[in-house]
Amino acid sequence: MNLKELAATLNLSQTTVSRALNGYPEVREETRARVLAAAKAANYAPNSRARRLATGRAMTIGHVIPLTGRAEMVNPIFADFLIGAGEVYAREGYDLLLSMVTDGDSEAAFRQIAANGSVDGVMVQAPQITDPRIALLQELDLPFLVHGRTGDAEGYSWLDIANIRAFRRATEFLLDLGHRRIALLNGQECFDFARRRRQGFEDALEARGVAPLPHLMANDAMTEGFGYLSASAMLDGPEPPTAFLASSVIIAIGIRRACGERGLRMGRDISVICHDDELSYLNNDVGGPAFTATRSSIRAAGRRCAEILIDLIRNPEQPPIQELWETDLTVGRSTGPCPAA
Amino acid sequence: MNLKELAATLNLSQTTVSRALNGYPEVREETRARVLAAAKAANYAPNSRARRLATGRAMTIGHVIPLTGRAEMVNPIFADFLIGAGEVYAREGYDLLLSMVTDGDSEAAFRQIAANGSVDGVMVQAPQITDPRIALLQELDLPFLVHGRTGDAEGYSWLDIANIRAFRRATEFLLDLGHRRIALLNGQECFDFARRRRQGFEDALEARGVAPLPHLMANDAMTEGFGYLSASAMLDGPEPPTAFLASSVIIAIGIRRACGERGLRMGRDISVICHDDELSYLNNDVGGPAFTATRSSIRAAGRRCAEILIDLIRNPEQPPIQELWETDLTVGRSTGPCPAA
DNA sequence: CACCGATCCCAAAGCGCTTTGGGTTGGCGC
DNA sequence: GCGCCAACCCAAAGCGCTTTGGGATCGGTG
Repeated sequence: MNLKELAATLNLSQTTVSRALNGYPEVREETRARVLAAAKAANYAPNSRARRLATGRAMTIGHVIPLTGRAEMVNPIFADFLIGAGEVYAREGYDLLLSMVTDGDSEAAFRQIAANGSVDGVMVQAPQITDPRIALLQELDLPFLVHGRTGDAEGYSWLDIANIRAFRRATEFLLDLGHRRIALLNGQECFDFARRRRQGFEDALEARGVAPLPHLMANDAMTEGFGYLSASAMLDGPEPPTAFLASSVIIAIGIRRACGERGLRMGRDISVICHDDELSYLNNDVGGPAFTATRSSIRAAGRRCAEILIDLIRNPEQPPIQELWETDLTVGRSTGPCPAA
Repeated sequence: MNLKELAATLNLSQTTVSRALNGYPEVREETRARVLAAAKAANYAPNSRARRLATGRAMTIGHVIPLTGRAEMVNPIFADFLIGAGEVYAREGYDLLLSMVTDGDSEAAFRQIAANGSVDGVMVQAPQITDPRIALLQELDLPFLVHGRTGDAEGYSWLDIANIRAFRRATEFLLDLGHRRIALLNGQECFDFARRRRQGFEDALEARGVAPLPHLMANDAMTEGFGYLSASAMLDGPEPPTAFLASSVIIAIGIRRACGERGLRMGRDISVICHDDELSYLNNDVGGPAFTATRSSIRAAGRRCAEILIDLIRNPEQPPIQELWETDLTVGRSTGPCPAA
């Protein structure tokens, strides 16, 4: 069933039927009702391909996920982000186009997307310190929103959390408990967020005159295995840490495993703080907060990012929108005073 | 830049340019080369909206993710599945359209998708015991592939793992170690896979004349919190289990936490087996397999599912394709002989 | 009564591509 | 020289929708 046929059965023109369906005022309410009823009865829905061609709008937003060779670090994070964003897209009538591109083909992918007009805008996640995507998208004149930020963070729209403050605060929390040998298990430092987190960590140490210990700092894809191996090595090595600061709950779970194997009780023998993205399947609050954590809902971020991006698409001429979210600090059972040496 | 303009600069007709670009034989190789060069120089890519309308193919595959109110149980799983499928789609020139629908709107969503022709086929994940989606998609005559299966599993295409055998095998493994009080922490039993897993578990017990203990069986969304809470309650209750069988690594991580808090060492005081989907960020092999586990790569499943679905779309008249994958059993450090009572 | 502005509706022109159904050329066999 | 087949190329007709630019109709006004 297409518009033409539907119009024929109604003895109306395509124009009128189209207008009736799309809520234009030039059609009598009685006629509109008749059209809507017929459309529903015939199970008619306008062909989206035709509509997109005619309107010039794709009504689609692209999420381009770079698959970095060895580990898809965004993986656990991006699922919840996607769900949040997807809720908003659905509500606003946008489709979500997901592209996986192997790292390096990223530029070609964006050019392709821009040239063939399959999306109205794109979401950029996990920007790296020097990230060519932003300049490229500006050049291509494609609306985009960055989750995170990088460079001077000016001239484009982004939503980010206050990583530096979050990690400074977390570090101070540990310092206040008397910890001095604090380990940082961070995400890969090619990413802007990881750099900021380290900076927050180092700022706090420096403010208290505590020297950061290179052998207690590691960064890599935020997997459970990374947390486990790094924590194991540090705990078994010389000058083991009395506390850990981790960039993700997943890393913290690896740390917990390493501690468990060594008979160390979290919150007593060893302290752990992590950043909690509030992943749905790793809820930190069940049974009272397990980890002391800085937290910010990644799903809420996804929702808000989607809203902003849609706004950007609808009003292309507005100035950049930038939002910085503060994190909460939840005190859980994983931290305690530094045991006397 | 569009086809018309490109054709004009080349002094060729749109027809010829289109054919040259799409690899049709009616055009001289020299001409084709000239066209390709010009297209590249002008950074031309055919407008996908127009192409889709003209060809009648959407070149898009839909993944419809139901958001069940309280917990998006597929969440941790579906991300890796998506990545696997996405790789194949990208390779084959298909786009991936992701729809989040709140449970219950599912039927309307499928009807909409079918009527407006935005996808050529859909992927169905996590089928429930009685799942209306399959009959609906058959009625709508939309190609689809089910990851998992349900009902009589006939008349439609699916790819599934041998859940019954996997869980029977895992249970036997524990029985062979002398365990008799084995707990099952399963996914929600509205899902077919969870029912099959329980059946495998019960089959193994029955074959050895061991009665299943209702107070040692629980099922819910497969979160860390569920694993933690259930395991805690069982361990603190009467007749505590000596071993756990869990439907997901994530549940097992919760069990590990509960054990850790109680000073129970996995593999010695308590045994844990789980099913491992080989989630990228929860690699069980780092530092030697932590959990004894039945395993099957969810990402590989995503890849294969995508291949099958594309095959189904390209050859609609073929008989259903059905694949059953066996799982591996990896012995890790989380299991050991049942401690003497 | 002529005129005018609302109100309701329509025919037809795109949107940018693919594809049908030829047309033109040149070379070859007879 | 004629006919015929390849090899190349083209004009134009869609694909199914939106949107432009009017054309009727009708009640109210001066």
